[in-house]
Amino acid sequence: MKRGARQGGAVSTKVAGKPAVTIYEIAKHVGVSPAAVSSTLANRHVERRLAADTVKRIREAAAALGYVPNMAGRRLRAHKSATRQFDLAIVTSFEAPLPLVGQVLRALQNAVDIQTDENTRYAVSIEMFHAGRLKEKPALLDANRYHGVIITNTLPNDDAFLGEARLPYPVVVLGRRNPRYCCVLEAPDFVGRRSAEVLLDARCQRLAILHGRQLTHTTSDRLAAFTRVVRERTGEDPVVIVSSGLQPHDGAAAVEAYFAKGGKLDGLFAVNDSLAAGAYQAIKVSGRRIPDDIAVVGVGDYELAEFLDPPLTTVAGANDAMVAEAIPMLFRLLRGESDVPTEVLVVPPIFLRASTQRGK
Amino acid sequence: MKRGARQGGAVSTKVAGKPAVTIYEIAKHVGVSPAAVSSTLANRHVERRLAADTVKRIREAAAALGYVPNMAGRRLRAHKSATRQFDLAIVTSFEAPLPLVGQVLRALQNAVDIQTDENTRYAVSIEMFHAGRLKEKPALLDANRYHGVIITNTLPNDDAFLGEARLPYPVVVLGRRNPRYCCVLEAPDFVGRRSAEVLLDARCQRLAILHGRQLTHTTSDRLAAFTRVVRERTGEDPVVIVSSGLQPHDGAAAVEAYFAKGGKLDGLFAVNDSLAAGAYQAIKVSGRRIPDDIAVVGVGDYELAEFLDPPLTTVAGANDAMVAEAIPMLFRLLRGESDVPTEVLVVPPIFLRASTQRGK
DNA sequence: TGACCTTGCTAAATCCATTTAGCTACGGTC
DNA sequence: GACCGTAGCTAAATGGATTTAGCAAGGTCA
Repeated sequence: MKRGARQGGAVSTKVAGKPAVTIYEIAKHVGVSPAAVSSTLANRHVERRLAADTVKRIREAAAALGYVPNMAGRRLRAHKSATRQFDLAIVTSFEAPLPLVGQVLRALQNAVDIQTDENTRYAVSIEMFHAGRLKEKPALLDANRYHGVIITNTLPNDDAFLGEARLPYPVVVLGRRNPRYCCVLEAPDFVGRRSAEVLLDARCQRLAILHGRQLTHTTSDRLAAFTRVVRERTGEDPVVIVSSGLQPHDGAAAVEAYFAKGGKLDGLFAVNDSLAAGAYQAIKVSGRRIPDDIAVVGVGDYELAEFLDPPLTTVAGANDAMVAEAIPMLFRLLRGESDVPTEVLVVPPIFLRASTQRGK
Repeated sequence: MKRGARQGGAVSTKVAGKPAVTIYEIAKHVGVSPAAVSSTLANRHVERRLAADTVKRIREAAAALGYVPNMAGRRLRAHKSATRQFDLAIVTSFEAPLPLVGQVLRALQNAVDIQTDENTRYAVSIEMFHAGRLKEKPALLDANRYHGVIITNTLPNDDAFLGEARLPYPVVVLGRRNPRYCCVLEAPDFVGRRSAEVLLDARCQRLAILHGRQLTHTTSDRLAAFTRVVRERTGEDPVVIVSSGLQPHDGAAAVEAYFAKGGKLDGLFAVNDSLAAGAYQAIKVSGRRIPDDIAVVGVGDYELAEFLDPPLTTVAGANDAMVAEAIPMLFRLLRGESDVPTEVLVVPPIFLRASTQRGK
């Protein structure tokens, strides 16, 4: 009765390397024609007048042999020649903040819904990889899965893989520059620079930046620009607080640890909103007030930013805008247009909220 | 230069009803064999020693005719007969809270990663529908797309459609009961009852429930049980506050409107965490304190619940547990096991946090 | 002149499932 | 005995792309 006891077992129990079971094999096994097997497995046995006993034997053989239908074969046959089917995918890392992925997914689904008609159909998939290990997804190199993909949340490792690999279908890369593909990214420096400016304008003196251990192209750009501007304007480098992950509790733990060892700060830039939410908690628990003791800037990738207490000032959150650029771009590539720009820069909006509004 | 001007245009410019362009058509057009076209389009023209001029003509014809490769054909041919490919999908509504979808997606991807080996491959798709309009996705009835799906976030309309339609592949339904399929759901009544109890134990007297206009099976169960328990224990019905959507700002607007017309309450149950976050804001803006003036219970479907101020008490959030049940179930169905339970009830955990901890 | 190579291309088999047209055997009717 | 109907099944074509084996024409070398 142990629930989930079979969780780890593979679906198929066949021995490695054995050719997959097809309806022909089942047919041979039972002693009927493939037509009979097909009819049975498609639940057409009644109208095709197959004997009940035959149906039963076919079903048993299919189960016994571990038959797995080949969808490619089915679809090829079922294909109406007047419809074009496009298979699209969003390729993203597991570790990515969900809202980002969700935005892309919803926007793509919307675009696809609009374009779907009786002659054109779309399917949208998600391909997830573990951050930095995109190359362990060799299936991406197959030309037989997708008509086009949007790739996002890659780490430098992954970018390198993409640069060498040259995927055999249209690709739009979101959030980083890659010379081999069409890219949509934040205007470089903007987020880091403006975050620094917002905090400095609030007359913060000891600035800190909070980021996760793994830096994507985007977050490392934010880090660099922030650091540069702070150095220029204050003569000092900002404190760098590194969290082990990107979840709120990671941010909370990192800031708490910083306080614990006597660290000081009065202005914090968190490279994404989950971390900012965690930082909020650590700051409050330590008895400090936001924004009077510590002003905080986040990144607008979380719809809840506005509902934190106090509402979080966000710079960036250009994701909406990036997605809005990326999706038409993908369709243009699919259409085979030749004048698709290879790089689009998006300037993120800024929302000034209470977390940086300090009484003079 | 207007960007996105072509956003609405279909990818293919062909006239409706024309059969799709195949490599045979291109071949005829150019005056070569399909083999030459295939080689060119697969970028194998060098090793196949095609003349540069031929390649160029083929490429031009393909572009001119608007060729869209048929992935079913490609995959059928490319198929290694020793590998079994499983195509799985998560079917969910657009309107669903993203974290729920993300949980299912990640858990499924994890399961799939474990099971992937050289003989077994998986693809995970997302199919989105507009809440209540699942029947507008007739492709779900095709037997040629998925080996199995997990369906979640349906409205009663959608459940009715599913009940009649009988999808031709294994299905696990998440969060509601449907006699035709295997279902995993919250233990009925539990969430509504426990939320009421938590608030009543905090000595709240005027209870309210906040939910979106559209009730899913799950949320209407929560509403009903909450109402019943409140009525039993206080002799009065709880106030029902209805928000137009499920986003935080919808919750904020609804609660604000309730206050505006003089409404009172000292205990609030929000049927999901986004709404609770919005309610927090409206409550604070109105000058009331949480939990002393108003205690709040949410639903643990948002990782940020713990990081709201004050941390939000959550009942439910059984999603993790439901997903943990549903996924092995799907694999058992795929394997053709016959003793798969048709209904699994999950008892959600409860996290008591500051939002219901009232100084006596 | 013949053996051999290279270039540039094609014919045909193949992947798997589905469906249409049609066959056989049997029973019943007139 | 001719004819029809039906139950129960099969042969073969089909969908689109890829690849292997191999052909034809022209050149090189001895």
